[in-house]
Amino acid sequence: MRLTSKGRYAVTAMLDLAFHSQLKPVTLIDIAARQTISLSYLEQLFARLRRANLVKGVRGPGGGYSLCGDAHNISIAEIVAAVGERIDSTKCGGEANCQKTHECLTHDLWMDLGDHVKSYLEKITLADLLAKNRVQEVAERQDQHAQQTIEIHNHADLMHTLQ
Amino acid sequence: MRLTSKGRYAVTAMLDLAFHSQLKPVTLIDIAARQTISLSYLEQLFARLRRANLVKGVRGPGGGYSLCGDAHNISIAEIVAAVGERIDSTKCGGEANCQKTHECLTHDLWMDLGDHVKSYLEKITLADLLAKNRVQEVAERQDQHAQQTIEIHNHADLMHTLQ
DNA sequence: ACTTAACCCAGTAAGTTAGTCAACTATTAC
DNA sequence: GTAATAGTTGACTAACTTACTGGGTTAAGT
Repeated sequence: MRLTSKGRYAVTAMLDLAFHSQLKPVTLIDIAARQTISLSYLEQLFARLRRANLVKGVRGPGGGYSLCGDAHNISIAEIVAAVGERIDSTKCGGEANCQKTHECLTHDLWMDLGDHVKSYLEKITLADLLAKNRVQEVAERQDQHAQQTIEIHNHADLMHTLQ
Repeated sequence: MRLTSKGRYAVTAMLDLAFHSQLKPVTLIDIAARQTISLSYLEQLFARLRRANLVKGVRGPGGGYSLCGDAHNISIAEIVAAVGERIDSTKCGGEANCQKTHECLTHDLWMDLGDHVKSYLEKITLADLLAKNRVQEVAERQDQHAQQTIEIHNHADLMHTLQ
């Protein structure tokens, strides 16, 4: 089992998408700024998410990414799997050949743990997370902060053109 | 969350110990042979297990390792924690400062997942695993195979001294 | 003394993570 | 048509971890 920043970034970005892409596509630049994730790294993750048919990209001005389908139908397990994070903890990957031809002493333990975690993450959808108060609060805080950043940025641009 | 061979080896070795160290200490050489784990790597893991007071070592001939206390009181979570595997999946380690001063969008999700897995592993003890039929079967198979290996080894030694 | 086996420490090849950089393509707006 | 936007692709890399090897020291039994 290996659940690192890769999966965390992917789920966070997808949740940001679910929150902001109701009306129009969201650019990775915006997501990167709001969630403080490297843009280039996000691009790599979204390449995988696109291949897994979880998001669709729209090119050109006004483009960006939107969810493929409804937030109710996208589970955390799917997102995590799409970017290649292994939930399984066995050595053999479920093949039961962890000790040469046979299973190892703890094979069943790790199988059970893997199943447990998998079903836990399968039961949680993006819509479930979106419905939580805490998530709404954090998202709104991030929007405000991002708005401020844009204003500072515009101000800097203005000062620059005036000089 | 990161559950790799390190934790798997540690739990497997501890289970082997629980199975074999009823009468006298078990050497790491035996465990390494039965569970096909590198001896030197096992030594490193047992250094940590010893520091965590999960096993005690006895030096000299007839020495080896035994469990500290009863198998009913040693949980998988303790073993995994002793060798330094993080069950937590958050960026911040529970500090809720994943995004500079505040929590990130998915902080609660990873906290809940971590708690879930932790309590799952806390509820399973070495004695629980030992009671399972499958575990008994695998352990007995390993004992037979190890016995064969010793016989082959002795035979080779005999042939060597005869020459 | 000699053997056994725990104990300790330094080093290391291979793999992964998280990231950068650079180029290319499709789409829209002017 | 041309510039700007934004997705798409691929090569490359510093830092880190894992799993492992090897060499040595110390304590205990025979």
